[in-house]
Amino acid sequence: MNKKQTIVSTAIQLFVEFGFHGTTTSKIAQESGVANGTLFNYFKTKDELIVTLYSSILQEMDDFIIERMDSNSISKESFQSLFYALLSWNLDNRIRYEYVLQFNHSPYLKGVAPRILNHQDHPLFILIQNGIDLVLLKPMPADFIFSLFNSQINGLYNYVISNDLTKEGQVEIVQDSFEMLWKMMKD
Amino acid sequence: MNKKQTIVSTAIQLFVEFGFHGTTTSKIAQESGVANGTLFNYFKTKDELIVTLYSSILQEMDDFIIERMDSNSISKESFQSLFYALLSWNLDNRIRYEYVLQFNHSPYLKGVAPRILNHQDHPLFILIQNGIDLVLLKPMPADFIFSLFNSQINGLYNYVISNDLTKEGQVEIVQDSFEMLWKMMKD
Amino acid sequence: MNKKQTIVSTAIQLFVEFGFHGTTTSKIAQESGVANGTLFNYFKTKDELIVTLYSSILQEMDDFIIERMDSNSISKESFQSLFYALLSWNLDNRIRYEYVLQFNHSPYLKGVAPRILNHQDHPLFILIQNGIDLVLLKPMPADFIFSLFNSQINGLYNYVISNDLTKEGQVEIVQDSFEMLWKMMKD
Amino acid sequence: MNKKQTIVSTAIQLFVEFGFHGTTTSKIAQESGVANGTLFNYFKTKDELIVTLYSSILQEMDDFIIERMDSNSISKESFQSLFYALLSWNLDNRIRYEYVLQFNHSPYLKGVAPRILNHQDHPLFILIQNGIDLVLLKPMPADFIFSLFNSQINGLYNYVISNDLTKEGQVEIVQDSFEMLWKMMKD
DNA sequence: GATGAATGAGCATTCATTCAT
DNA sequence: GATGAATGAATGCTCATTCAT
Repeated sequence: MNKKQTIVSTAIQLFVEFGFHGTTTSKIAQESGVANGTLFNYFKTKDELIVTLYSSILQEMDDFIIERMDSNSISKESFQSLFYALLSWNLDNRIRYEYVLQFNHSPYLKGVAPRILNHQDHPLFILIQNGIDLVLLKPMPADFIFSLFNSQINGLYNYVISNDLTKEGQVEIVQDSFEMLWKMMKD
Repeated sequence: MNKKQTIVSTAIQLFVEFGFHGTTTSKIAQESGVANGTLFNYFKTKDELIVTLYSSILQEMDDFIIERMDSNSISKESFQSLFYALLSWNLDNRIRYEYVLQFNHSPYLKGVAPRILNHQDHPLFILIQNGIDLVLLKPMPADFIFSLFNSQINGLYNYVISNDLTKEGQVEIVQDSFEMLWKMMKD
Repeated sequence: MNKKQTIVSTAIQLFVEFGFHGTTTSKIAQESGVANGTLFNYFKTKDELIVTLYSSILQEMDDFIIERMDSNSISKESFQSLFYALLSWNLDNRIRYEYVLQFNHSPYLKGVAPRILNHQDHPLFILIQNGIDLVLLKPMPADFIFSLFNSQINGLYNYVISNDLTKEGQVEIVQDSFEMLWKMMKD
Repeated sequence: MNKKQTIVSTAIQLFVEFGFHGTTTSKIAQESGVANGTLFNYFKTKDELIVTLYSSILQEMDDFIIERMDSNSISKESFQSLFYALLSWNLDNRIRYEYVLQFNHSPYLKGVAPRILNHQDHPLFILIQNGIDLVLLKPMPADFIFSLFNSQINGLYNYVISNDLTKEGQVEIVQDSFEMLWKMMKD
């Protein structure tokens, strides 16, 4: 792992643990085993670091999702596999996911180009829009379904990390959740 | 409005707009029309101010909810009125609600007594638990239903504030949302 | 004890325990059971309080000494009783004495009128000067003898308060000390 | 002289002239020709600076004394050279000595590790203890002799700095003082 | 690219002092 | 005289950022 990667990964961890303000650039440098100044060779400012981390995590998430999507057809299974993919990524990359949540509720959000935040291009949004058009889903605003879908994932995520579930228990609750969500969404 | 109240309400607004770190105590004092030192007559430290605001907003929310609850019976309508109450409070007190969200995703959360965060005593949680016991709701962990309920409200909140809805449109989507949630929860 | 006296006595104690800077006027007021502002009815500023305390303690010491002096004759016994008187006062009024020491080594000393500090009028200095003139003491500068005399008292004071002496032990060491001092001073 | 040394020496001067509280860290930095923050690169807090200065001055004094001691024999001359050494150091390093006096009478003293203050290991104390054991000195508590010895030096110091003495006058009074002290101490 | 000492603007907090009641 | 809420100048300390090596 080169210095930049080390800095990136250390920074994410520290930001999640101590917050943006609670994490000094010196702490990041120190924990990364590099000099104070080195960080600024890669990122012009602390703010740039914070925003860059956010964008790159979002990109990672999207790449992961797109890779897992079956773009040929559209059915309950399409939604299901997307549901699983999103949730898995969150659970398998908890620190990154919590970084995103923290960022979303911070003033840094305002500093992000709207293009990055625009969910009209998000694979899930497109899938939902298609589902509605094909009368597979309820005839409601795609934005709305999109919002509920994400909330359901978020709620499930919170439940899973707060409770000590067995492997089977976890699989079960995830399946049940999707079924409930589907019952809610489908036409 | 006395000085303390002015400080409290100014602080919430500024914190939501500029973040905890982006809001200096002098700015709060200045916008409140009091001297720097005055703030510290009411709150020992900036941190204490931040945490106190959080606790008192949570208290306000709870009071509002409890007041609106019909504790005599338990039925679909009980959940519905609670759903409306929660959502209305969030929408009618957007700044306060966003303060809570911001706080929940900040490192300050760790500094809060667990008692305050414990949702086992929350009116909604108790209602859900009873609903499950009375076989009104699906036989699933109350924690889980609680989490989904809140997520649904959160998702709906996000949708409503991001879209310019007519009064009727808003009422309709809220009703629909609850119906969807209910379909999902009910046994 | 009226409010002013309470403030004075509380202030001395606190200043000795926590230092001039470590003692706030509010603390003094609080410990005295009066309001913050009351202190300033009696003393225009904190500095004035500090200096006034110093002057008045010095006055008390002098009054005590003068009262104990046998002004009719001059002999070894004159010096001895003065020696005892000075030491007794220090030991019986430790807090006041330590206040004086602290003040003497602080920058406040510069703010005191030279008249107060002038030791040419001090009873002990006059006695020494007379002793030298009458060839009872060594023909050395009175300033010098004065300085040694005070240092001996100070050294003895330090020894006594740092060691747990019996009543008899204390009397003995004090007598011995004076004899040693006398051997040193006498012609 | 490097930055740290400059800060140290500037700080001592200012503290002696204006007191601990009367000397701000910015003033020290400014007079040292460095930035405010630089001071804190070398000393975590102002308090740490104050205490460190004290410890290091005490260390310097001790080193000076030890270097000047003739450890092979013990005689009147041993005490005499120590007496001269102590006094010389004080007079040649007046600012440092006054720093020590000021510190000793300040609340900072409480913050110093007792080990540093313990005089049982001080070269002078050991010499005195040996002198007593060898019946060279009066059979009195070593603590007591130690205290008187130091007081004599202190008294002499005060006299010397308050009076404009010629070189010869100063030498004479110092010799006389020691003879007086010796007459007092010797068995 | 890497370093880390130096920088200095900026902030939370303190506290002597005031003054309307 | 007594009160204590309000004041705001002053200070210790932090930390993102720079730059000479």
